[in-house]
Amino acid sequence: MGASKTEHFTEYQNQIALLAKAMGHPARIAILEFLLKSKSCICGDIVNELPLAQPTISQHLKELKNAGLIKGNIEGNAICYCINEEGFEKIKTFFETLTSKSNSNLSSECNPNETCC
Amino acid sequence: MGASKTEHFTEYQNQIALLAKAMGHPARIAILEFLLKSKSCICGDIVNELPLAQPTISQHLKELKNAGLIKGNIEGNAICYCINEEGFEKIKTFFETLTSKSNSNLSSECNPNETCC
DNA sequence: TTTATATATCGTAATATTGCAATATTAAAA
DNA sequence: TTTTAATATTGCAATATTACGATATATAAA
Repeated sequence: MGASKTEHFTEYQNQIALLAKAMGHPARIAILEFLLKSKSCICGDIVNELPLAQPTISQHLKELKNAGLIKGNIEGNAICYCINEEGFEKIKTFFETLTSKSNSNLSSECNPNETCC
Repeated sequence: MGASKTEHFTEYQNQIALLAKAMGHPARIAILEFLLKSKSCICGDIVNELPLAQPTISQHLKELKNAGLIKGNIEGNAICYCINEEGFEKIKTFFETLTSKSNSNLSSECNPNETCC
């Protein structure tokens, strides 16, 4: 098939999966790191920072934008890219919720007769 | 091509991307939520919790296991699955690092003449 | 031993992703 | 207006992902 059965899952599950998927490529992680490191909008030349061809980077930027992880504005001849705090907040909150749930001692609740996980 | 150029990126970037990719599907988010909600190992019947066929779920579980997000042990007739705290810690730390970097006021550092992002 | 139950693997079809060359678009500079 | 520079879009080939039926495997129960 190849297409995810999104209709069977909650809005929330699909939303988080979409954000995670957008981060599921090293080039896109590199882009995010670069934008965060610079602590400002980057108007131009993300292309020179990455070992990929210009159309490929353009595509990755588009995906990050669609997922809501970055923003891009036209600035004359160049495009200004920066982090979209809103998208980051969403996925950050998800992780905080997840990890707060996972802090209990799991193994103590398993069958004590067996070596469980 | 279809294959990511992982050799051009850092270990760290590839690691995070791999974890994020594993979370990039609603079914896998649902599985993680289920394991976290139950606060213990689930020995059997994750299949009944999800609207997908058994082989499909088996495949998703395998991916989560490979990424280091869950653990699985054979318990007689069933398999015990639970959260792998280590993998979660890794991606959680990444987000904490990222978000701590992104808390500065980005727009103030942009060109004040333009509406930048 | 036979049967039932739970999970994994294989094979395969449908679809998505990745990467890039070629080309288009758009605005600044000359 | 023509040229230059930056980014986007298109088209396409290679590969990956998703989903599931059929089947294999392995343990428990009868």
